[in-house]
Amino acid sequence: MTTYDELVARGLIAQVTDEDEIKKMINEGKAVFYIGFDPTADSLHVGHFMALCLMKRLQMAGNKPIALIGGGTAMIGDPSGRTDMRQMITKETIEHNVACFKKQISRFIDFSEDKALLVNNADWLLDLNYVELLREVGPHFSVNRMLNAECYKQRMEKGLSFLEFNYMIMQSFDFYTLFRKYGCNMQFGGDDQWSNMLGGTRLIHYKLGKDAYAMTINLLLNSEGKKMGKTQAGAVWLDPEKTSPFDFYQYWRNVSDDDVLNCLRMLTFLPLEQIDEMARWEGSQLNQAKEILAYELTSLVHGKEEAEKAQASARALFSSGNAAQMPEITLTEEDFEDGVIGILRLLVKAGLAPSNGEARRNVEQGGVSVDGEKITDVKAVISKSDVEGEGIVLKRGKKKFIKVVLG
RNA sequence: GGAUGGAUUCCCGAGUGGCCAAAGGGGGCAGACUGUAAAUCUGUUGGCUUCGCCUUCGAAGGUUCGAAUCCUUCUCCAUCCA
Repeated sequence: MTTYDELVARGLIAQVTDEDEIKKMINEGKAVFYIGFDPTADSLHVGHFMALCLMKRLQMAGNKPIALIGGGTAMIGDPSGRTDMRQMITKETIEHNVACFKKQISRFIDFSEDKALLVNNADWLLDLNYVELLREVGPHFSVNRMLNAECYKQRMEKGLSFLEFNYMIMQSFDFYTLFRKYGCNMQFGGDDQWSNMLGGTRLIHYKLGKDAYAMTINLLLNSEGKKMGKTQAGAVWLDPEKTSPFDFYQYWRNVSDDDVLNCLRMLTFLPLEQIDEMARWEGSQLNQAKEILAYELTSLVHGKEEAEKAQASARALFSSGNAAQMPEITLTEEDFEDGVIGILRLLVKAGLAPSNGEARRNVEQGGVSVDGEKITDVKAVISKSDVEGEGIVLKRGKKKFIKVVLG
């Protein structure tokens, strides 16, 4: 199976500008392509991960990837796929984020021996001269056409600022710059980037009379059509400090039946035959597929060791309700009053409940237990001697556990 | 710059002087059922030292015994005109 066919079979490809040409180039390993990542947070998330996987797949096929960090475009803010304006980020924050992104990207992509490039568009965007830029690229952008682009259309009702309106031009300018500097002739990205990417190919065509190509990958959506990789608490981050390997594992362990196979195809490097095999599994057997998915992804992102740890704790936790590897909280002397701590306070302290009231509700509704014993009284207390030694396992709901020990 | 409409809790959205911590829906959380899934059903959903108290309806002032609701100024947004 060719590289391109595999991408299709995995359901990754959404739109392409010239299928025959793109197919030929990436199958022969001749493409120089770029994918942009705007540093709007201090860690990459699952959406980025998909793009990185694509990058890796293509790199393995001999193509040359350019990872572009949008230190310049993050100053503008991409309006695509948003219903409201992004909050402006300060320069300092962006710089910090750029550093974080660089670190994480280097873990996935091999940059040795010129096999890949890492660039930052702040290097050329920040020094642009307004009037010069307008004269250089302005004539090639039709406002009418831009306003018709899907990404702006969505914003016509809620309002679109001139700042954001220019995002497409910046991204197009990136492609144009990379084309000239590095012979980069393809751009890949999420499907919401389609119009921005087309802007670039068009600009290259007008300015240089050359052909450049664009391809988008499907966004990772669940069966309800919502973007995956988000929880109530926010995004699922790749940074272990922001989303622990255990939580990361659990996120994938808990995807719904309808989404497992899709995730396996789109996010893992498991052979397609093996995944097709799992497609025949039914009912509770699918649980195994989820375990495989969770393990594979945790392993890719955090390494084999962490993946095994996460898997072991999850198994132990859900079968026996106890595990060595489990999030832990250490209490100190000051946390106790007369040698005891109230259950509500403990829940908040342990981060299992955001507020006292929430903790109270959880107890009242029978969702809290200590070492397997349901707590029914909101005035219940835990004494210091209970916590000493092995510590206790505090549980809220079905899936939130934490071990409480004495420091 | 002008005219008009608008800003309500996590989101959408009702409320136009006391019965308002604020209808309804979505989402979230907990419980039941299950397979750590989905669907369904039940409860719950501002904070706290919880029979009570405190803070919240864009911001700041004011009227009033009493304001999300009335008045003044300001900020922001949308639509139409320039």
